[in-house]
Amino acid sequence: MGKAKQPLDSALVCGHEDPIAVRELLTRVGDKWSIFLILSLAKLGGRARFSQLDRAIPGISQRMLTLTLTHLERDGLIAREVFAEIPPRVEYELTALSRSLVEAMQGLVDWVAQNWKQVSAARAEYDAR
Amino acid sequence: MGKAKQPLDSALVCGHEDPIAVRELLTRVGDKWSIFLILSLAKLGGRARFSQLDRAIPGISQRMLTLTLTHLERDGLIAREVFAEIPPRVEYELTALSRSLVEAMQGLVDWVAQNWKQVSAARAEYDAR
DNA sequence: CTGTATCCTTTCGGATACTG
DNA sequence: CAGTATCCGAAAGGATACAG
Repeated sequence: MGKAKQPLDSALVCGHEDPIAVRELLTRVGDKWSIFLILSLAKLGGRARFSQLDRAIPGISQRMLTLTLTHLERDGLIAREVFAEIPPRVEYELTALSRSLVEAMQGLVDWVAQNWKQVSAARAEYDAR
Repeated sequence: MGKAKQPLDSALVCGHEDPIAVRELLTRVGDKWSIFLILSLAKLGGRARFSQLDRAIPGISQRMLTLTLTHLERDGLIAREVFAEIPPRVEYELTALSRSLVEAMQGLVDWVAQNWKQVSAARAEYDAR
């Protein structure tokens, strides 16, 4: 094979392969609503319905919830299942692909949770000058 | 104090402490230009000048480079040093705070680098229906 | 070289009202 | 319950010209 597994060079993202596709996907997986959605779903056991997600993600509008779900489904990150009941029930589930993404997203969120106060302080100091 | 170190619960982000500040910071550190900037800087040894960064980040406009640098400096994630020379020289450096962020950002970028083709395929299939 | 300033188009995203 | 449709203001961001 000649080439072992990718060294995970960030140059792969910053200039090779398909910079535009990669950049666009990064805006998707770096988006706050996508992150909260995926992580909330993970926290809810990997599967939940619309209203559960709505309640689990503070501040999200119905519109953004719907839109984000649609995008993530299109990207293969969420599977959607509709039950023919009244009242309607729809369940969303993480896919194998998104399960592999959870850890990376969690890493970013953890950093924010640990460091946002420091950043706030830095901003206050900057603004004071 | 009385309070030991935070358990890193993602609920901390999704609903407690200061949801708005946390959400806003997440959009900052999840932003593609912030990510490329921090990671490029890391790849360049943690310190680089304006033009180097411009070249290292394909597709970024001068405006976005300047803006992102300003934001990151304000957030305490980048230190800026100006040299009184002609022609002007300005160097940017990662801070202790941003160095702790590199790994988390890299995790997200690595995921994208590894999985973007799968996502592309999922999109194609979705659009075909 | 390292920016700033301005213009202008595109996209984001909340509010609200309506539907099967 | 789980959406869709529409409106509209706000923000993102490229292009371009200019400046210290």
